Amino acid sequence: MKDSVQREINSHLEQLGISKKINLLPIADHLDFEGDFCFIVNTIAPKNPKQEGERLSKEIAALNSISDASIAVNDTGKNPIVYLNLKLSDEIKKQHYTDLIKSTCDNLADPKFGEVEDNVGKIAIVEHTSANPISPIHVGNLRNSIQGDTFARMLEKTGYRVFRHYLVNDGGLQIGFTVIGYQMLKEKGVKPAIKFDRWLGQVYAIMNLFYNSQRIKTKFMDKELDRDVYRISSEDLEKITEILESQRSQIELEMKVIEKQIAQTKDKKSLKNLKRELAKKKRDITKVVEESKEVVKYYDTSSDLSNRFPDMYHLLHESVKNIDLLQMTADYLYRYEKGEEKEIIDLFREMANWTLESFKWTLRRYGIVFDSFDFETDVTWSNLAEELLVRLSDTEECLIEGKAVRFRYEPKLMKAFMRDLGLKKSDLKIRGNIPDLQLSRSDGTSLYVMKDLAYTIQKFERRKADVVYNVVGEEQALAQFQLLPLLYKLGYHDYAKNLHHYGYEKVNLVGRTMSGRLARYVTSDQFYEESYVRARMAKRASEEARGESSPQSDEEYLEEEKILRAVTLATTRFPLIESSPNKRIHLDLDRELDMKRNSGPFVLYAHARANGILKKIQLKGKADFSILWNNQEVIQMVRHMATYEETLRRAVSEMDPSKLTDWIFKLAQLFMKFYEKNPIMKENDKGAKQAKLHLVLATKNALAKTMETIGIPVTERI
RNA sequence: GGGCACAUGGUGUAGUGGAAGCAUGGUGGCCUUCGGAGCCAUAGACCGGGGUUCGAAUCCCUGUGUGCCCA
Repeated sequence: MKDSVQREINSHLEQLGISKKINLLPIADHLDFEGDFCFIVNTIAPKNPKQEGERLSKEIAALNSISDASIAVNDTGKNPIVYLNLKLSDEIKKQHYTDLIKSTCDNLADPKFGEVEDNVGKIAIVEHTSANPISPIHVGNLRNSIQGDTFARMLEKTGYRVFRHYLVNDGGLQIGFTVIGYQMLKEKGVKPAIKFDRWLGQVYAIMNLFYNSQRIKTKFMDKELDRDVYRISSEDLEKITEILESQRSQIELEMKVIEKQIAQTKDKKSLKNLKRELAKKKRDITKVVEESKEVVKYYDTSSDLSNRFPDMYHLLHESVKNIDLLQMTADYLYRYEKGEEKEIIDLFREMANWTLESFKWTLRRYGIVFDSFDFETDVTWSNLAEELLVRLSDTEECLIEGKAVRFRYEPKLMKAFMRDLGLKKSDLKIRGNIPDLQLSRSDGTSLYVMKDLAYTIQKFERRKADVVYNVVGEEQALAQFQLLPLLYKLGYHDYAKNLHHYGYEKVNLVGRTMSGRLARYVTSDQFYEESYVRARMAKRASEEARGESSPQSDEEYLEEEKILRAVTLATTRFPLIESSPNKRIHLDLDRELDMKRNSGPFVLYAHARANGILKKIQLKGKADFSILWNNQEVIQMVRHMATYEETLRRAVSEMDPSKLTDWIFKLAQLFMKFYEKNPIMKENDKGAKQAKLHLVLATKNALAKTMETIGIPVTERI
């Protein structure tokens, strides 16, 4: 409709001797002006828009398809902006909207609604969650899981076959000392009396304390500290603080000397050197300050953990006394990485697998499952990282110092990279200077990035994937980006082009601090359970208000269980995807768990209402859509409905599920308004009644399908 | 030192160069209900300074604040 009117106006303007073309803009619903489209007169007459607008309004009002044309002036800026508002003739509108309502109803009521087939036959991998398997998945991790899972579901709706991968970090330092704690408890016959991940979270926190206490204390060994290296006593704290304090004043003295020199020096070169030195001293001071903060931190941690988990603390303390934990951790990690001793491998894998079982259980309740858990050590054992390192070492971008290899992102490389991949500068995530990347240590062992690179290539090859999305925190943006030119340099142009970093910002919990070190966090299990309980309270309260009885029979309980699960998923999943991923979330549990303030349950409620209508009134007989052509609520709804495919595509290409949640929420909202203003039962005209019912059916189906797409089941009742 | 984000009513957010939306809270209404977890009305906002443009919340430069990454 818009196109044909636009063509008509443009050709008329040409007859009037105006060669510039205009673009019609829709008039926003919130404006109370009665009209359909407008264009801005300034585009064709920037100098005298008011006069020209008045002249044109008469000319254009005479056109067949236009029933009215009038100008509106916005005078708030430097220059007035003149809008020419157009009202289309009723016949044209009636024809157009009748068709639109009918086709939209048909489209949305289709059982296959929600699917666009852009990527049929293609394969996508979404790697998400990948939390360290040493403590429970907390609410901070959960944003990753839910973003990743929702995005995977959206990719499926565009036709992709999607595989969900979890990268298991099973060889890091933290795993090293945790595994030792695990082994010691196992030898003593201790069995977890709580869910394994929570139990291991405590083991991790305590072993982390011991490890760091030893690390800190051995550094100050000659200073007559308490014999027990796994305990920082208050005397230790005092002594160490004193030492660090004197270090600090020493550096400050040195800084003053340099500052004096700077004041006296005029030579540019030595001035530059002095300033650099000064900056270095400043960094040294920050280091010392951080060190002393760390000592205090572990001193506090020690009393906190021994008070909260006295039994485990003492058991582990007794065991750890007999060993050198720093040494043993390094030893265990080395042996595991080598992958030759069955006993060590079994120990590490057993602990990881138990934790992953806990994670599976947790995430399953949120509707999240994985196709594959990929262990980092498997990548190590494949030796691909070493091969890649050798291949990269030969390139001109690599700077080799002994056995250490450094990769430099030179302008020449980046130009070739963009040219061969067909990228513009604005496509790059990092547009400024890219710092060098260390690929291997001075002893020749490859660094983490090489494993990451190897793993990326394995992902593409194993699944023959067309595209890979890594759901990883935004703080990793640089590291993720640095992989791309490496892939390019190795000749994997397609992989470099189709590896995407799906970034997201952190979650803060209002009023609670989360700390793995202290084994203090709101776990995803707690979040789910608290939501569930609140959902039940809300449901019981509303039943009471309506004078209904709570469930009596088994069937009724099962039915209620289904509803509560849907509501719980709505209250937990919705808030974590409803704002764009690059916004930090300050999650306020009281707010999110309050049904009235959370958009998720609102959508469920809208769906249940639509369902209620369809249960009461039969969909039967001929529908007359033409009666609804000037029904404001209907037109708003239908216009919104028609934007679904565009919205899904944008949500996928911009890696932002909130585009879709926004669409769903708006649809529910528009439906509620329609529902209030258009009583269906009391509708006298049979054709109109059926047409409205069709609209209700379309809404119900669209809500159900799109909620499914974001991982939330809907129910008939709520 | 370099880089990546973010900044919009009290609070949380949408916004694709074209008339600043939504939610929540505030205030005032609406239940002889196709399920009130709802609807209606109302007040309330683009971090500062430049630039590009007929027109900037949006693009460019710059400053400030917040979070983070690299060295």
